[in-house]
Amino acid sequence: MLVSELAERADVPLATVKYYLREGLLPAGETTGPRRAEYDECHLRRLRVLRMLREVGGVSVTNLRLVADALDDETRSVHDVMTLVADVIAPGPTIEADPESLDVVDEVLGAMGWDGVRPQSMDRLRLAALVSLLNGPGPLGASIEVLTYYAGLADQLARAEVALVDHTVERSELLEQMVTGSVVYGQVFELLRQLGHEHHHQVRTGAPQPDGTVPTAHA
Amino acid sequence: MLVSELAERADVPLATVKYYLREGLLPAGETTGPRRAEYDECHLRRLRVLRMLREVGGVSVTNLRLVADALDDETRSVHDVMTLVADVIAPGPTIEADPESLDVVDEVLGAMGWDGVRPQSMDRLRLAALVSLLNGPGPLGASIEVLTYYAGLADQLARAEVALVDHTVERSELLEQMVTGSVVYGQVFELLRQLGHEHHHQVRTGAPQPDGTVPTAHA
DNA sequence: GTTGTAAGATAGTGCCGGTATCCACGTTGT
DNA sequence: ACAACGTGGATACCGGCACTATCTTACAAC
Repeated sequence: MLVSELAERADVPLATVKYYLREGLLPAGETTGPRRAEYDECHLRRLRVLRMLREVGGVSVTNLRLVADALDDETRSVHDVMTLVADVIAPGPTIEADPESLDVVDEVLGAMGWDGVRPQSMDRLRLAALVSLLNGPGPLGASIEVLTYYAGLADQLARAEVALVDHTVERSELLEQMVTGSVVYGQVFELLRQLGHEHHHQVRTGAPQPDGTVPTAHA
Repeated sequence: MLVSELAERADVPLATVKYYLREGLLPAGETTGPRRAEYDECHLRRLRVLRMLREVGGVSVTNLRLVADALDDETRSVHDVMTLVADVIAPGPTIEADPESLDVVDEVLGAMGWDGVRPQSMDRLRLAALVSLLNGPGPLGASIEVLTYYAGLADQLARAEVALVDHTVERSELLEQMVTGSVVYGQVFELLRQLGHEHHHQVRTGAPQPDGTVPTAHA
């Protein structure tokens, strides 16, 4: 297929596809002539993955390139690629965490038996940064207990998700499945959590009118 | 305290505080003279909340203003404010969802007994949009079963979080606690989920060398 | 009084994710 | 054969966003 068809099939503006090609996010098509290039299903799938990460996950174009490079590097193991992707799609900028919070995080990791986590994992560092934020001047705190409770639920979810992955398909397809699944199901869960808040908080603070209006009194 | 002190105490550049004042995110201080205004702890707490939402939650300044307005509107109930905030801090742009996906979502909500969710809840609509994305051309699908599994875990989390909130404090403090808690604990959970992936996926695909290197073979 | 700094307003900056335009040429319909 | 269209490829441009810098005026503390 030609670029324009690729763009149309992925429902992405042609100019954007060209931009992605320029930026090296998308491998160039097979040139069939001086002003002609052919793209295949691989490109289409890749493009869809990139758009998912960008639109749902909010991943920056710079980081998308890193992801694309990792996906294309056949010398990396699947797990290796996944850790790299996890580092790169982690929200927020790189921040440093104080050692005290890192200790808290490591204690939680230890309690869960999560010894497969790399010490340099971005998620570990970011979590520590959040913990120190929580334990800072604000009204909230992050105790080992509540963190471990959270980790327990996260463990169930992560287990289930890892088990759900179809490991029979080949590398590239598997990776695409895992990468997109990771970001979109992350958001699915977050939305469900918010919906849960909405329901349970409503139940707790007394039911509003059935027509959907809300009492004006405070709680 | 004066603006400069406010800025310093919240660890925010003075120029940014002025910007927030300009944008109406932060109520003006009490004017004690033509070129003098006094700020108090309320302003400081508000500023901290805003920075949390912005830096951790990635909430845009426009939406921050909506949040601030809702927090200041004393005629709104706590629950009312929280739903508004939930709508506004939901990630991604407003999108339309096809009725079919909405039905899927509603079925899940029904299965959970979450009848406290407003039909116009942003989260409900966004979730439907995600579901239609998942059931689109990509390799992933969103069955009622897995969504309900997710919702079950989300329910546990949401219950616990609602129960954890300290309902004895007064309105403004309560709201600040809930708003910030919602966004930062959301992220805490997401990070833990990713860490869980890292561990469980590593366990599943065979342990790499203990020195942290990874085998070069694919899985 | 002098000096330092506050408040308030206005204009400018840097980045990011595209978007638009242009060109030279191959493909295609007739 | 020939003209019109659309292609790959390159370069320049744009709009939004979150700040940031500067400038003016005036008061407060010494």
